[in-house]
Amino acid sequence: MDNQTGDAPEGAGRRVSSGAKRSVEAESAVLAAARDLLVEKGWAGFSIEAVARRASAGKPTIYRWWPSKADLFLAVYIAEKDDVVVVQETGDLVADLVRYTEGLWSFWRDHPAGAAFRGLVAEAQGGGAALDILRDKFLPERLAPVRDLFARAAARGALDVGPTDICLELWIGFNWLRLLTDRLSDPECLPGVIGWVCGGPGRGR
Amino acid sequence: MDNQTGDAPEGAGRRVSSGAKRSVEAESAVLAAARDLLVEKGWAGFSIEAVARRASAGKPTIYRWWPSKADLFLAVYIAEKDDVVVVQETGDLVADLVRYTEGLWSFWRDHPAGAAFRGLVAEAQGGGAALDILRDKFLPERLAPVRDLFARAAARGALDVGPTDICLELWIGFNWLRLLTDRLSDPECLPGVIGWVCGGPGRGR
Amino acid sequence: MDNQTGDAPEGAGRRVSSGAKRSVEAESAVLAAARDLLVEKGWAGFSIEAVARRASAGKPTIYRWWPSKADLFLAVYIAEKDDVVVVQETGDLVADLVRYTEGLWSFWRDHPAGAAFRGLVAEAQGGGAALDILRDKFLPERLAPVRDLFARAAARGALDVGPTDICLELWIGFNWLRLLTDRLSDPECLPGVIGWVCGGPGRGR
Amino acid sequence: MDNQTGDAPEGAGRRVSSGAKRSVEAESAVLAAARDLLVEKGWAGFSIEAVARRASAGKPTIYRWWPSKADLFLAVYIAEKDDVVVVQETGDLVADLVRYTEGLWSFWRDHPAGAAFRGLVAEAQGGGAALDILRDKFLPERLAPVRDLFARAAARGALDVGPTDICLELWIGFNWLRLLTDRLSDPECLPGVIGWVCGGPGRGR
DNA sequence: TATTAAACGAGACGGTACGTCACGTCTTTGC
DNA sequence: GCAAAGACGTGACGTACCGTCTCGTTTAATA
Repeated sequence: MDNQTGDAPEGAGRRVSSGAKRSVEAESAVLAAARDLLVEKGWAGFSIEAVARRASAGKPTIYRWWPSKADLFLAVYIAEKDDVVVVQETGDLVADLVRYTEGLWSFWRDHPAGAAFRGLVAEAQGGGAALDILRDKFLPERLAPVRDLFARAAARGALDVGPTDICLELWIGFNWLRLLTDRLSDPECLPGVIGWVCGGPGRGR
Repeated sequence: MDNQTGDAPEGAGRRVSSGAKRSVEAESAVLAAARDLLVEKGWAGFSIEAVARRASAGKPTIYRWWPSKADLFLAVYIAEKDDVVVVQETGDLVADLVRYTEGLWSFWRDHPAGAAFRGLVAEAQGGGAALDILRDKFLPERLAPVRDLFARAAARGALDVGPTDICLELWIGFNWLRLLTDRLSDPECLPGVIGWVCGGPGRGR
Repeated sequence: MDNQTGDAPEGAGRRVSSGAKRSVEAESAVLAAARDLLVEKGWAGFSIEAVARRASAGKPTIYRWWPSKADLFLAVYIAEKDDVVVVQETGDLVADLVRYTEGLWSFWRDHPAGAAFRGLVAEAQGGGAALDILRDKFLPERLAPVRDLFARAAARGALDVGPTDICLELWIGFNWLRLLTDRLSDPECLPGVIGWVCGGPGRGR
Repeated sequence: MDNQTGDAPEGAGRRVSSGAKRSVEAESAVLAAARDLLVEKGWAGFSIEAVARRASAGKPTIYRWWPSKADLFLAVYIAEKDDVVVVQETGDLVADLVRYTEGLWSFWRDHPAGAAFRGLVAEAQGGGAALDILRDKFLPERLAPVRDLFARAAARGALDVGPTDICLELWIGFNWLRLLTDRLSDPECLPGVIGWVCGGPGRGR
């Protein structure tokens, strides 16, 4: 009998209808509501209905500016993308990458970005624009720091230059797998895995 | 969740009777309808309601045996995949795994099950039962053949016994990554990647 | 529809075993469960499903002996009818009828029969067999004692013989009205009402 | 948990848009469908599902305006009440009441209202909101005209003021009894019965 | 005494209806 | 003329019973 998804907006900051111009408050209220819902309820709690309720916005207003769920979701994700993990490089490829990955996992766990990214992957499976964005824009962009890490390691001879892309894909695939199956809670496994990806103890360079 | 109307009669004089048996026709009709719907409409057209309609089955019958959409999907997936990806083992771990993976990719590409599986992953990001099924039931079950492959390789000394699970997760992570970003079209990359995963040229055994 | 029992090729033996006898335990368990459910949950909690569960009986067993919900109701009611109030006749029609009615009300209030009867009336509004049972079987049967009361009063000159049926219907109508609107809690009103029905103070005899 | 308006004291009125108005077509389509179903199928064929189907309305629309089956019944009944018989008062209580009752019976027989009312009584036996509506809202409202008839008769000395309520309950009880047992076909009995209720020949005034 | 048909418990079956939720479109009203 | 509020038809959700239908077991009358 309760309103479980997206509470009523209650007293405080009720916006009032702004009239004829596109309302900046409306836009940011919608984006904020969408982000908060993703944080609190995850992708399942992310519905246009709930966002409208939370933002005190009309559903048609949302549909007018973000014609599909994917559009709204992408807008939220893009608005959040400023935070990035940065790691001090020590020259030890495996150690650096382990620390970088630990940072990434905790970032995914603690920030809306984790839920948002899971949502993006989910949305992409519908086959629309989200897929293109995920593959052609998001992936290369997000991978750049790690690619550089590998590149510098290869440059100083710590890694064959050939398998760089293989390592990259194995590393990102493993991370996705863990994120998408909600198993980011044991970063102790990382040294072993990443050691293996990078060439492993007792295995060649 | 309780039995609110008319308690079960508990212990005492219970006579025993097996009751009616599960109807094989009903089960296969449901599975067939589910499969056909997946083929025709994809994950979006896959609803319990639609399956029941198509199978001329009652909804409760479906819920009795497949408590969630994910369960039903899993049953369809399993019934289909076992018919498809089977590999003759040669004793060469990398070669065997490459051929198994090629089979998996072509199955995902050519068969509705691929799209359907992407749907399941998307569904799981909502955090409900689909996630549990995906992680606790689907993954272990589907990985069994590959796990055995590794286990047998380790048994004959072709692989250290330690990193078996690491290899497994790297392998499945890579495959998911390719599936979810719709990049299953270049299986030529597989020997290189799988070689690296299994210990790579000039590494390990 | 099949005529599976008919066929008997005349002449020969065509003997049929009589099979097991109707189980007395089953019958009484079902009736007891039905009564208890009516007491505890009222008409709303009274479903064949729930009765079967409570009685540890199979649904077909119930349907075999009580083909409709109304039949089962009626059986419950009749099984309880031995408790029906019997009033010592004093010769004062109004006083006797008041005491009889008080007994009826408390019977309706305290016994499952009240709930059962309300359920039967409800069921009868669907227009099926329940209506026939209610009108043609239940009503005349239940009214017999009161009809006799009136008849004896008329016989001794305490009531015109003409309006007997009118009085009966007024009396039963009033009781139904009170029962169906759940207002059996003020039997103090009975002397006034019944006095009026029977001819009232300062009126008639 | 209340505070649904936010009330903001400060500025002017803090008025909020009222939103779209209730659709008159939807409302009347639902009521018409409900009435027709009652006429054609009776209480048994009356389900929210069927009404929605027939009215080409959504179930949520129905539940929005008529939260329970009882409410919808009541609405159907009330929507029909304009046809209710109005009787020219002659000053002869019995004759007036007989004519009023004849009108009521033919109204019950010929209009959906009869079936609707029977359904309401049935529903009320479940003990939910329908019972409260029937007893506290429907009964007093429907009885008002007859109560007035008695009151005016008492005022002009044609009836003792005391037994007014008794007469009322006898009258309504008798009518219910006839309706609920589907015996509205012999209105010739009415003069006798109502004469008796109002004081009978040779009794009272 | 052995056979056999019926009644039993259990419960699966195809269905209907329930009441809720979210979808995306539409209309009304106020700024 | 945009935006809020929100009603609308649609349709899936998961649950409760309906009444019918097998199942194997138990039981008692017949032969």
